Amino acid sequence: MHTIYLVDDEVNLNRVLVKYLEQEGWQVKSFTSGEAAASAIIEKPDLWILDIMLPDLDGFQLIKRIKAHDETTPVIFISARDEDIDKIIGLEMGSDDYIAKPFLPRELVIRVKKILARAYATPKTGLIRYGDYTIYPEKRIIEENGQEIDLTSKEYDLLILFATQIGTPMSREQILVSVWGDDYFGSDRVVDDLVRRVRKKLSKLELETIYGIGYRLVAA
Amino acid sequence: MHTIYLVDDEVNLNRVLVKYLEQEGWQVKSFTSGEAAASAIIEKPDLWILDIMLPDLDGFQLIKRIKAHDETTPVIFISARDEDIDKIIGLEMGSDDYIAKPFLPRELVIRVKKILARAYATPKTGLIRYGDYTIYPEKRIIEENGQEIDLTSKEYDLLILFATQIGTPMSREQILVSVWGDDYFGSDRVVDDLVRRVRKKLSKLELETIYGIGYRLVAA
DNA sequence: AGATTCTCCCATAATTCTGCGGAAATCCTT
DNA sequence: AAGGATTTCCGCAGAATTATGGGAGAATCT
Repeated sequence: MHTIYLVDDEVNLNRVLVKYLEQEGWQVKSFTSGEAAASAIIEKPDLWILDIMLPDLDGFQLIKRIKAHDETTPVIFISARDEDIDKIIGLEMGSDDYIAKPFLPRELVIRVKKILARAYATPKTGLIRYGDYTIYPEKRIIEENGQEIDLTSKEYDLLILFATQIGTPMSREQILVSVWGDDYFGSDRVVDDLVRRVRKKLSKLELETIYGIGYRLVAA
Repeated sequence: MHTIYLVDDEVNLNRVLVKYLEQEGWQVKSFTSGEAAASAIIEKPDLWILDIMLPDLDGFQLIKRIKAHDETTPVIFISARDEDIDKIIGLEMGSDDYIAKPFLPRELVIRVKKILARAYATPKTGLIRYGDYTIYPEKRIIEENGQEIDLTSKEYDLLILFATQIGTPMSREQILVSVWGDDYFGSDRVVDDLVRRVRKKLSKLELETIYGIGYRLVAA
C-alpha cells in the first residue's frame, strides 16, 4: 500500500480528491498549506500531488525541497495556468507528471496509478522478502535465513506467481496458464499437487486454499 | 436493460438524443423542464443526463436533489459554459461525467456506455467501505477494522451483490440468478439461508428484510 | 544407458460447504 | 387479536471440493 501526500489549498477539491484516492486503497495525507507540507517532507511519502498555486509557499519552492530531500520521489503537479504547465515541462521531470485544471478526479487516479506502477514496479533485479524467506527472482533462488532451498522449476514458477501477487486469490485456471502455459490440456488437479509440493518445501509460506476458488498467499 | 432519464429543454436536441439512446437498447424517458424531472427522481433511473441550463429550475438544484435521494446515481452533465464545467468538477462526483456542448450524439452514447459499465459492474480494483468493513473485491477479502473475516464463496458473492447495490432491494429471484446462476432450479429458500449466514458473520451489515419482496442492504 | 528426479494422475481420505426439512418466530391483513 | 403467510433458526446429511499417498511414465542428469 502506498502513501500519497496531497497539497491543495482549495478545501473542497482537497476533500474530494482524498476520497477518491482513499477509495483506491492508498493512504492519503492532505495539506492545505505549503509550509505544513514542507515539514512533512521527511516522512517520505511514495508520491506527492501538489497544486502549484499555494497561498503561503510557491509550489516550485516546495518541489525543490522535496527533490532536495529525495531526488527520486515522484510528484504530480496540478495547475490551471498554462505558463505554470510550461514551466513544469521545462523542469527535468524524473518520474513526474502534471494535470491541468479543471480535471476529473478519475483522471488523477489514472495518473497516480501509472506513476506508482512505474516508480515502484517490482524490480527484476531486486529481491522479495517474505518472513524468513528471501527470493532472488533473477537467480531463481530462495533462501531461508541464508540457507538455500532447492525448488524445481515449476515449484519456483508457482512461488514467483504468488510472491508477486501477495493476497490475491488465484484460480486453478490462472495458475495453469501462468505456470504451464496456455497449451496445457490435462487435469487442473496438477495444481493441487504442485501446491502440495511447495507447501512441503516451504512450510512457512502461508499458501491458503480458498474453497471453490483456488489458492492465495497470505501476507506474512 | 438500463433506464435513462434525460433532461433538456431544447426539444430538438432532446428528440435526437432519445432516438440515439433508444437505438442502443436503453429505456429512455425525457423531460424538458427541471420540475417535471424532479418529480421523477423517486423512480430511480440508472442514469441521469441533464443539461445544466434549464428554464425553470437550476441544473445544480436538480443534481442536489438527485444525489440527496441516492448518492450513487450516476449523472452526465451537459453544458456549454466553461464556468459550469468548473463548477461541476468542484462537486463531489461519485460516478459522474460531463460533456461540453456542442457534441456529437455518438460521443454521448460512448460516455453513457462507459458510465453504466463502471457504475453497475463490480469494481475489480479499489475497495468498498461500509461502516467498519472494508471490502477488497479483487482479493475476495472483507476486513472489520483490519481483522479479516472468512466468507465462503457464495457468502462472498452475496456480499458483493449487495455492497455494489447499496440501498437497492433485491428479490430472491435476482439473488438466485446473481449468486447461483440461471441454471439453478431448487427452492428459493436457500437465499434466506445464505442471508442468515452472512448476517451471522457480518453482524454490522444492515441486511434488511423486505417482507414479501426480498432483501436490501441499508446504507451504513 | 542407468540412475535420479520430476511430473502427472489415480484412488481414497479428509474437509468444507450447502440445501433442505421442520419448528419457532415474526410480520401483515382483516 | 387471530390467523395465515412469510421469514428465521437449527442441525445434519449429502454434495462438492481439496488433501494425501503412492505409482508409473517422462524428463533430466551423469
